[in-house]
Amino acid sequence: MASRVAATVPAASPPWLAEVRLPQGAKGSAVYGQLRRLIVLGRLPAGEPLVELQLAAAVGCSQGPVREALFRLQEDGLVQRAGYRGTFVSRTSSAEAEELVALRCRIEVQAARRALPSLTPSLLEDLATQIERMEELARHEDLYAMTEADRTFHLTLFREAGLPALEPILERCFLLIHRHAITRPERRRTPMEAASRHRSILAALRGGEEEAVMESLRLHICSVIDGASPLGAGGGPAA
Amino acid sequence: MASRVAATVPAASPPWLAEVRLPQGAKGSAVYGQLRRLIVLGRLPAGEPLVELQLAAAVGCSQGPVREALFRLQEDGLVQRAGYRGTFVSRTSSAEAEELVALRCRIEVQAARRALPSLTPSLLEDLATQIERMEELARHEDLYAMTEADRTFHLTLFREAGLPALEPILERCFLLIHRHAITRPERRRTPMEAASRHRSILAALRGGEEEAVMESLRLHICSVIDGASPLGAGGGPAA
DNA sequence: CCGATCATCATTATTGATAATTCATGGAGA
DNA sequence: TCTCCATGAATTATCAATAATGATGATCGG
Repeated sequence: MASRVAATVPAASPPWLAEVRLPQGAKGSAVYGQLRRLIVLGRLPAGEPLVELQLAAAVGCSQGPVREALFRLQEDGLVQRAGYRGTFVSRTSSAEAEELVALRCRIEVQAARRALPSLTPSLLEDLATQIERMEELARHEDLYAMTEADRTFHLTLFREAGLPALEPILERCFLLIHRHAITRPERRRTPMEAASRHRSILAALRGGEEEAVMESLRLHICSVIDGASPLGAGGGPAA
Repeated sequence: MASRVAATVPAASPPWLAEVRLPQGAKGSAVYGQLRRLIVLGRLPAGEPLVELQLAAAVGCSQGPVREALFRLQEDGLVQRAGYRGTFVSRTSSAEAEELVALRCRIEVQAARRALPSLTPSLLEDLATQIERMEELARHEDLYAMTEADRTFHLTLFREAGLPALEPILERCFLLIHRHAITRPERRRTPMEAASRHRSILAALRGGEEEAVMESLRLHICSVIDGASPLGAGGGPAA
């Protein structure tokens, strides 16, 4: 966005200009982001009721944006809305989490294969930068920011495949998997371990060998949840 | 101010606008259903702009429900909303359709495996009834109603698996696949053929053999799209 | 003639107020 | 005591109107 502003304002473009624009008019997305964060982190327990007007008062906006945010959360699978009865934080199950991991694995591995021929050095550099950012966040133990950085990394690679219709599905998988991993941290890996897995993916991408890329992705994705097997037992159309 | 509304509605009303008129009652979901139908059937071509106030005027409700419907359509991947710039019918690609078929296959096959132990005779009868309904619709050549009946059939089976978090993903796959199949009917099977495939699924379910069930599901699902071979050309996580 | 600046317009985003729906509670009657 | 119905509170759903935003084309200075 900054580039387009710079294009339309060729005159001065003072550096402070970017900071002037604050959350004006983005109330809806802000509410959505905050609620999503609280749910993924487990601060809002499953079954918790979310009242539209109550949230609106708390946030300082009207019912409309809150309503919109709750709707998006429902599409994410994080809340359930029941007619005129109310909105509640949804419940999770390990079985679903495992299946979601398998789906995510399938989507990302296929996307990586499609993206492999069109990878550019600049993209690889971009990915490397994101890994560094992730490690930085890992040092600060900012769990939620890490999940976002992780999502960004994987989405950056995924987008190269040119399958935009699958992106919302993948995002959904990210959200629910991360939520499950955070709220049930039975034997989770350390954040730094996760970052190192990304490095091996990047190395495989640099190498350019299809099999190595797919295998590193599989390993990394399945490592998020304990129960998920790397083989994706009995799944796809592949006989 | 009616004059202001009239001023904002372009004089050139698209030909499909008359079809969004709906009976009465629950406006919000009705608008969503109508628009979804028109898009899946291809009456609304890709790239077509959808203006909230224009739709509201055509349907006879306010902007809110229409807005909500457009949001749901975006989550379904049928439209794209761009900031303050407008809403447009999304575009499809065969590559995405093939990948969606693979995903759907994976989800349903896994779900069927989970559901197999808990199948009841009444559920099987229910499925049989739905097949008959589908054949009835096939005789009337009501394509969209058939897609809905097909969805109902598969969802009925899927729900037995007890993986509610995956249901929206599956619905998404249904919608986009059906849309692609209808709007690009290059070498589609006849509706009756599709119904017979369901019969073979039901027979396999009655038999209770896991492999037979999974295989019949695979065949049926992959037959929806031409490009998707049962072998998973460019397909499965299995290399 | 070309590019930057500005006004205009179509459109979405938000607001405040009102209607519709559901659920629980309490009281009347058998 | 138990059942059933009215009633009220709580909540979502809808509406009409206003504000904010980004694109488009006109205007003005080089």
